[in-house]
Amino acid sequence: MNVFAEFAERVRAIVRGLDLAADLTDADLARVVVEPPRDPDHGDLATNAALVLAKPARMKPRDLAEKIAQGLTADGDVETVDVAGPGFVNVRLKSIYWTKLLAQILESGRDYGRSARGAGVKVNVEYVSANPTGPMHVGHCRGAVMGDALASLLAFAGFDVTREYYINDAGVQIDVLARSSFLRYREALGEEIGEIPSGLYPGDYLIPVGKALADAHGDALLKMDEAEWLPIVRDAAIDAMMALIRDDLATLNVRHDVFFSERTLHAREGGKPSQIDEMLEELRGRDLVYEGRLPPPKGQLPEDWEDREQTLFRATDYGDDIDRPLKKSDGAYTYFAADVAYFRSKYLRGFKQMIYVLGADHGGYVKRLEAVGRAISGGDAQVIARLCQLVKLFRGGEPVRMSKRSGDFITLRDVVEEVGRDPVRFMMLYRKNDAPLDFDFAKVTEQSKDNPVFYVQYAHARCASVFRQAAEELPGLDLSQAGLMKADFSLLDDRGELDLIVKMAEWPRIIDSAAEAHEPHRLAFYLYELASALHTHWNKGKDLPKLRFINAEDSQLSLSRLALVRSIATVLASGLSVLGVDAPEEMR
RNA sequence: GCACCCGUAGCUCAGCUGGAUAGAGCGUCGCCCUCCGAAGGCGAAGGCCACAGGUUCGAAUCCUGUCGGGUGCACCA
Repeated sequence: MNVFAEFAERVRAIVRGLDLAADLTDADLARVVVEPPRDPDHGDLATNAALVLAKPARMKPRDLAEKIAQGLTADGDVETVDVAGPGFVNVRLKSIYWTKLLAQILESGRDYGRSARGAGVKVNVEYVSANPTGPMHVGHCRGAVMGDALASLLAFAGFDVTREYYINDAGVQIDVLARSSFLRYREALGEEIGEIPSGLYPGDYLIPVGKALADAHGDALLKMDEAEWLPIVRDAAIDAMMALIRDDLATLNVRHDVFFSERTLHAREGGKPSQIDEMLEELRGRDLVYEGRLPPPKGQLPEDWEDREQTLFRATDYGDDIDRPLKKSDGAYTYFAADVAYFRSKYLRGFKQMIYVLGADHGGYVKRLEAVGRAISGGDAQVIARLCQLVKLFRGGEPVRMSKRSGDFITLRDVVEEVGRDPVRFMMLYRKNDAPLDFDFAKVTEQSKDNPVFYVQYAHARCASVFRQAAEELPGLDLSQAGLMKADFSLLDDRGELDLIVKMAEWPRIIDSAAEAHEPHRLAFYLYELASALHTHWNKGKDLPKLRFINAEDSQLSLSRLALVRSIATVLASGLSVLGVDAPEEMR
């Protein structure tokens, strides 16, 4: 039901039917694109076919364009065709084609735009993956929303999506968390703990963890050695932090299917090798691991740099800048080793695309991840990393300062509670992920045209309002789905009305291209444009009452226009739902 | 020093994977608002797409170099 894809096929069929001097390959034909023309006055559709095929066909672009134009003229859905510029073929479709499309959109409802492009390919989208040592802070918002929306988008585009969170619960910072919690435990038992020592987490959020430990264990843990209580406290603390994080994410409507624990990669249950052990053995078997020395880093040399023999993965064989250590100086596995094993786990679970939504500060990590992907899967699975740039916070134009030292950083929850979930989500997506983003607390809650969140949601509410109005003014009309389907769509002959349908025709195309580029922001921009088109048409009705959706003298015309309004509302709601943003019925 | 990302209107940003006269919002200027929802509407001005080369029918988009901004750079997470 992608109009552009459909006509691209028709154009290819026309070209195949031409008696050309030279044969065209499928690769040539694949370059044929049908898209909306830059200037709507040029028509509804434009194709570059003559331009891309001129050379392989050994023809002049304009001559080939003329032949293609002739073929298109014979198409029953085509109103006019003309050749323009260097050889573009512009097509204007009959309005009946568009009104038929409207009927299809109406019938598909929320499934309109859903695509089979993904063909059920298994995709793993990993996002957030914040350390479980405290609540989410505002810096996590963007990655969380981006990952969540990207996952929804890919699912809508026909991929088999798993949303995953990697819990970094194996490092030393987890022991710090455990010791910090133990302190709070002693506090809960009545001990005066005074100032939290530096090196431990000072946040109040560990107080309940201490209380829970006291409730569960009494003073039993006090009598143990650290080696004994540490695992107990650690498990409790991690569970508590993950519960906290899940709650935080829930306020943003962000969810995951799988929470994958790094510790499970290290675990050697019953004396069996761990998943990292297995990974290392596999890589050794393929001669991808060696003992060797690394050149010292260029530029400023770290103070504690020591030249020593290390266990290294041949990352340079797969495009990385340097071979990467798998073991630390104390013999334990590096974080990177766990990451290799983690990728391997994803691969063994059958995923073909591993998407990593990361903060921009992890940019240096991408090459080694891609190297891991190629090495482990042999090219069978693909690493796709998307980096999210920094978010700068403003309040009424003034930058919001955050002092990390005092620990009073702004949490994700703070932001959501202040401005609401929808503005946070929409604004995080109303920017390309690799562009920095300014987030102004005052602007995103403003109820005006200047605020894109409001503008798009208002468009949906306005549609709903029209229906409320219609029910009052034309009580006899059947406004149900079935009733609207019976409307005479051919009554929609105003150019503005057709333009709205043409705009909706782009939706499936936007879904496919956004999914392919892994760029959910394209949906946000499209929704803004669709909202804008609706508002514009609405405003014409102010000057020209005959264009208004509801016309008390002509219930049949009203019905067909209401069908148009309903389908616009549906596309808006559908798009917003992929982005995880509500589509309100009213905004009074 | 090296790697990655970015550089588009006064400001904040799009630009559909190489197409036509480069778009939107804000700001500025002009006109309009007793009318289905004016928490507005219509219009105008505003550009060497950082710079210099290259690739080709055609480049903001791809390649090389320069300049400017951001991020990262053994073992840590």
